[in-house]
Amino acid sequence: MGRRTGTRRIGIADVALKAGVSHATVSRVMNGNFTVDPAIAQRVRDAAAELNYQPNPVGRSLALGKTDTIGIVVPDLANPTFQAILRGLSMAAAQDGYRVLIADSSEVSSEEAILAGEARRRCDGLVLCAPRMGDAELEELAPSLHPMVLINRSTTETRVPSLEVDYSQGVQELAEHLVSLGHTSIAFLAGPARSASNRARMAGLNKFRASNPDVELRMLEGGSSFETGHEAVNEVLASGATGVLAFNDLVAMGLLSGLHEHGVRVPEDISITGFDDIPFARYTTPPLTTAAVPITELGERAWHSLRALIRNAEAPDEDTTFQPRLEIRGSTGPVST
Amino acid sequence: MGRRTGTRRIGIADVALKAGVSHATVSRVMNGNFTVDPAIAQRVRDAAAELNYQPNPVGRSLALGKTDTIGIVVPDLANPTFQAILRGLSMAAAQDGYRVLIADSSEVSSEEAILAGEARRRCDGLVLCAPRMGDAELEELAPSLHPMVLINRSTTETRVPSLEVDYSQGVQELAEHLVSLGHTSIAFLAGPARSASNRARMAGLNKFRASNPDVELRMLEGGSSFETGHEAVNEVLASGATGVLAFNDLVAMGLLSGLHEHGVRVPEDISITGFDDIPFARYTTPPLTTAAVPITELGERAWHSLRALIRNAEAPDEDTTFQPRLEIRGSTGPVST
DNA sequence: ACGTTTCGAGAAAACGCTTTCTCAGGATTC
DNA sequence: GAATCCTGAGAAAGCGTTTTCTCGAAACGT
Repeated sequence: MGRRTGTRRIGIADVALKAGVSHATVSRVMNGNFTVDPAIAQRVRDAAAELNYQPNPVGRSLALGKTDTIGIVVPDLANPTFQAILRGLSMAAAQDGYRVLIADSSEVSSEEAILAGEARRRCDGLVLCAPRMGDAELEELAPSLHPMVLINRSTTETRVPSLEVDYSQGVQELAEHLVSLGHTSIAFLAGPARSASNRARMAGLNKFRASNPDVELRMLEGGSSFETGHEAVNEVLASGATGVLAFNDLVAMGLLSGLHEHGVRVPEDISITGFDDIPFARYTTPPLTTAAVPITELGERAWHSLRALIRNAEAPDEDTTFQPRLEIRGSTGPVST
Repeated sequence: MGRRTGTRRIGIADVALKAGVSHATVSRVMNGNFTVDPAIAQRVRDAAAELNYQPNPVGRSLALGKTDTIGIVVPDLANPTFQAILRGLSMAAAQDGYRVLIADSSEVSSEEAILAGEARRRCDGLVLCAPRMGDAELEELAPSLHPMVLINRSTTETRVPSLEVDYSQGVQELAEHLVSLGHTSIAFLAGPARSASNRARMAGLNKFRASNPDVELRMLEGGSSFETGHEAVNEVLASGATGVLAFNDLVAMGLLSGLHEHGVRVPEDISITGFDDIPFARYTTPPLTTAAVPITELGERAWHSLRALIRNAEAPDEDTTFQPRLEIRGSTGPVST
């Protein structure tokens, strides 16, 4: 913070000197404390304006015990879902005068705990976004990170609110949608094995299987990226499925692209669904049928929960589940006969 | 910072007490100062470990005059370009133990100065990303924000390095590419009027015009989003152009989508180019011909410049211009005869 | 054996602010 | 007119570190 820059930043002392009052009075004026004589207050304000004085936030933070900053830990900043959460969080927090500090764990789950701890110490609160760490570690870490809110993950620690998307329900609805179009051979192109949201989807599909014993449902290994979808095209075609549930929109788009290259028509020859409804989903050709998650709102709600926790460390929000909304577009159609 | 959380965070004093030494000694040990008796150092480390002591970064920041944090101000976090810059910056800074604080001005240029100032005061340095503010204001602000680096903008202040993409060159190459395919009627779907990068493209097109007097080049008003491109479809068709230079990939994709809805074939009926080569560009149908900007690298380089400035406030980097690389894909083709 | 370095660790100042404590001096009361 | 109450502003004590200063004791040299 530029002490090295020869010209020392001007501080409260300079203003006090110039206005001929004490540090304390300057502080009072700057913070709108009304127990100051109007004339003196004006003199202080003039001095501050003339010197272009801006209180040093670090000093304030130390004195006040708060930083007006929150942290967010994401597994991968390249993922549009996390980008959208970050954006929602950042916008909402900004409204209340809070800034956000980002920490990207690059999907390295062992880094998460350290990053989270470091971020938490610099901030007034934390948002942990789809942490990849194990349940035990999360459980152990949770108390030391409070106040914090979890996204797409939960813990038994009662003071930690969870915001979760009902992936199980969403994927079931997508599967039902394919069934309603006459598909009886469906494949699920799975996501990262460690991902909690992938497990939730799996659980949903097991339910679906139970209530649709006549439908053939295959599980294919996959990932969470474009490339995953693109590379899976041969496997998908080999499976003989007429409908494919991709882990998310990114994978679906990769698959779409791969199928296009193979001259396979969507949805005439094969139907594809995504998940998330990222901004690009509606602009693919054909537009992607998907389960829309109000993801920016999720970020916004994360802030509101965190704000409640910060303001009153006692009263946590109850957990919240977001229901995805089926968004039927052009990438699904009646099964070819 | 959790003073309200009944159980006060444990500080250096607790460790000192437990180890039976002074604050100073604990600090020395924690910072790897070797002028401490090994036996005592070990005692301190044990005490610290047992109490799970972690130094308070705010206290450190105040004492050291640095926060190990940098700020980035972007006009719109929803824009993939800025997301990519942020990602590159964040990854690179993390390598050196720095975190990044984000500030989104929501394209409101009057907010930029305030946001930038606030961010700067909390951080050791600043990256100002394609600021929308006027030249005069930028010029005036620059000294107070140092150390800072500019992206896609420049200033006469010599201590402020600029990292710029050569949009002028890129758009010329795209135009030449269309010409080489036989197009003689070209339209430019422009970006936001205030955007410096739009002005650069305009300048490039003027050069192009000068060296290609036989080519008809129309300017159409636009913007920087999907929607812009989507809405421009009628105007584009009305222009009669056989080749369209979209402001960026987003606009191109919106246009692509709109043309598809109108049953206009790309590239058979009309050729489209984007700009930036965002990750999705290669996955549209047809894949987008565009000018690839190494945007994540740009963020990375921004950190390197800023790091140099932070480490030695004297020696600024020279400015750097990034040359876009023509990425020819399926959205451009020979003019229909 | 005595004076002079060197070494290691504690005391205290600094960082820049907020806030409690304290105490003049003017206003109020009887 | 003296005792009491406000009011407003300065002095000083934090907040949690780092770092300079200081000083006793041990090590060294003669």
